[in-house]
Amino acid sequence: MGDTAGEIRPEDDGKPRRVRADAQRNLDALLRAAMAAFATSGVDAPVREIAEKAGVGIGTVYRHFPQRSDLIIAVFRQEVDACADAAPALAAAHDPGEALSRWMRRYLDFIAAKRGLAAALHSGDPAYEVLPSYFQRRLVPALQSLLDAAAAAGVVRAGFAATDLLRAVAVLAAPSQELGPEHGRRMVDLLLDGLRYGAGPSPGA
Amino acid sequence: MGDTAGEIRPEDDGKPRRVRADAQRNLDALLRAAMAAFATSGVDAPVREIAEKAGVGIGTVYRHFPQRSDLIIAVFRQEVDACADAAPALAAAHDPGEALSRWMRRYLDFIAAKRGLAAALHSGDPAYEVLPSYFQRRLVPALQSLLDAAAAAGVVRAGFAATDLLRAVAVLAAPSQELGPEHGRRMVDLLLDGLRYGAGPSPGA
DNA sequence: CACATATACGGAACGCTGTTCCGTTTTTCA
DNA sequence: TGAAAAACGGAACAGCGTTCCGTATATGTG
Repeated sequence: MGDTAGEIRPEDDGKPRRVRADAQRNLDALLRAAMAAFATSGVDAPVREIAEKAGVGIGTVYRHFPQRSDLIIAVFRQEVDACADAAPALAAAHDPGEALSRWMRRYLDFIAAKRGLAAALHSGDPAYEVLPSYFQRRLVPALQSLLDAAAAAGVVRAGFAATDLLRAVAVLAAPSQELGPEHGRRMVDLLLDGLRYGAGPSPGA
Repeated sequence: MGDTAGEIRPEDDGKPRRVRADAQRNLDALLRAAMAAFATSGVDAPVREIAEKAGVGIGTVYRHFPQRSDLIIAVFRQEVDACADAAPALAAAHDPGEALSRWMRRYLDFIAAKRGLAAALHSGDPAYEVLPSYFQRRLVPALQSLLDAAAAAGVVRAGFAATDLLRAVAVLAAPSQELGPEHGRRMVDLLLDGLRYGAGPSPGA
């Protein structure tokens, strides 16, 4: 689903050559290695370390990602996509209320994991300016669909904006670093209970 | 007032020699140069650049500030002190209501200027862990005294915690980067109007 | 006043970054 | 099968924070 930088197929024109197989393979390996490195050592993980993990030279890294920030952005987008794509999957596997609360926890984990990136985000580097809009564009519709389904099922109040909920969880997740991982979960549950408060028991009536 | 790293006088013991005059002079020059450099180029300003601005060798910088973060911290504390010390000065020069609103704007400017540092603060580097507590220790009493005086004069509701107000302004100042400097000022004024809402017109009656 | 020494200074040098460059290798397509 | 296009690898460069140590200087004393 998401337009991750990982998939490049010749939908551009008919004439030019196909993307070389080794190039695609290295790109995938790089994204995997970078994701692992960022999870382990944070976003400050050296490019050389990532290249080595991927079994690739430094030059190859910079061929695919001209700047270090491009690699960070690519990994970020990939994980945003994974989080967004979890919404329809959960909606198909559970009832609307359960799908909503499961996705909220999934989102909370994502936010907690990306804590280190938040610092880079607010560093003023213009390279990261594209991230917030991508974040919104992918995650707002994902949550909104769950929210609407839950409202239609009558387990949640209608008319609540996904944007506000996303922002609230992101803000509430910040102190959960110092206060333990329990705190964030409690706050999310509290928010969901708040949504349930004004809900009517049956949709059609 | 504040225990800035800039003043070192032999209150420790009686025996050892006095602090050398050139050492003190260089320390002052370094703090001034660092403050200017951070204001111009942000907290990422190179140590060498600061040393040059101060007319000093790199070795001298590291003699006074073993780590780059120590220099940042020293400047930060100095500016926190300046902001805190503005409270009694404003209280002496204006009536309680005016003193309070003037200090809030002073504090807003401080927060807006230290935006770049905020990123470093949340980077997880343990060197900066001491800063928030210093921030609280100096600024909370400063604001609380203004708040109490204004409440006693009846221009502001009583019983509002300085901590909450400080945090609120800090959070509200963040979007004011993108929304223009007007935004932060409007939000601060709004907060102050909120404080005025429940106030009684005269203190003794 | 001159001297001895604790103290501070300066900047070359080290190791680590991100990034560039280009000779070499590999893949693709005719 | 063979040329040309594409991608690879890693040495090399510039800039960073930090360390180290020979040199200069301020301080208290004989």
